[in-house]
Amino acid sequence: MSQSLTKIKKDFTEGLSQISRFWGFPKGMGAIFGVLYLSSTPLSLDEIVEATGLTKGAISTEIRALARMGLVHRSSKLGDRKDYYEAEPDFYAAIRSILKERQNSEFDRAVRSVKDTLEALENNWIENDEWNFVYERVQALQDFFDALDSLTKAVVRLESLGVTNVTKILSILK
Amino acid sequence: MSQSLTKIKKDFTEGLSQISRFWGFPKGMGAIFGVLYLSSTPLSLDEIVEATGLTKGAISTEIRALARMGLVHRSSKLGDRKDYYEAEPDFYAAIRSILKERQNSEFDRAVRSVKDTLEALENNWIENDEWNFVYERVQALQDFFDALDSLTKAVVRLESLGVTNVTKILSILK
DNA sequence: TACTACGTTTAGTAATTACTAAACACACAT
DNA sequence: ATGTGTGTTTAGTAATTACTAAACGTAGTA
Repeated sequence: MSQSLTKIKKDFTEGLSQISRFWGFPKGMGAIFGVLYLSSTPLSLDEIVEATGLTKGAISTEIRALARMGLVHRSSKLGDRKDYYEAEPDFYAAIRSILKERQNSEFDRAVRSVKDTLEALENNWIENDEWNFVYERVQALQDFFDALDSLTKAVVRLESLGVTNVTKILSILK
Repeated sequence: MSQSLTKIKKDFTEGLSQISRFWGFPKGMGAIFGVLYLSSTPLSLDEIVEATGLTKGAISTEIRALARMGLVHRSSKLGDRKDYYEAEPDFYAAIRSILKERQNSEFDRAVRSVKDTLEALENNWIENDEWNFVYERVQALQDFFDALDSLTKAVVRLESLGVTNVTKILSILK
């Protein structure tokens, strides 16, 4: 049994849609990225409409999110009003970019609230077992987040997060 | 201005709810964990109802998910029919546990679909530029997933992922 | 100036997900 | 057996999120 390339591509993008959903992104996002990732040339908005079955509007907003994360790049050809989009082929670069994005978003705000809790505890201190317990716990969470934060910052700083570094890390974890 | 401990706890759990949502989990899940995390004694289902404002049903199902991820532990007292729940205080242990959980779920299925694409391409091979291009791209994604997979497997295997290992990793990434 | 070809925004709808309330099942005590 | 106190399941509802269709804005063209 022989499958056409379009069929194979379709299956692939469906898979990416599921992966996208799994990580908490809209499934359309995965589909859009999939289409671009398998295209050897940059695609226009209309071509993506054609390939995914989504509408211009949806693609317009989601592709902007993808661009912000550094997963796709927008370009334009001279003498052509259309924008063209292509996928970032280097996933390690993409990861760094996503982490960078996440740092200045909701997450930071939420993490800050842990810090706030800690301060509230300090400012209203009452010496008893429960306060000690709660303080200790919140402090532990704070430490954990700090470690996570240094880790992501380090990864973001890295120009060369790639297979080599990953294998280095693996050797430590051995 | 002085805040009561209950107020502080409430703010804290709200923060955790947001963090929970950010990572794609129901916000109630974060709230439940937060309440347990700040309690020095294991709590019964009804006590969690009281503290979170959710219903028994919701908590019953979500706490099962939390337990599966290793974020809370269930216990029971002799001569007491109630179950009691407490939070896992070691976040590194929790991470390992979550990763382990994720391995056997949706994600694996999705990742497998990339492998399937690769095989479909090999079985229907036509030598031309586009097939070469597509094959190369899918292969690159596969490699990336493989690296990710080894990484999580390594972390899961580790009994001692903790601050020390994390700082070791940080030193590599320097 | 008006027309055209595009991307964006908006207002509404469909689909999904989180939750509630209440029925249920089970274990234990009487 | 019957009743009582548990956690669980289920069926329905509320809230959220993803998407559509169509109006809009804008830059280039005649």
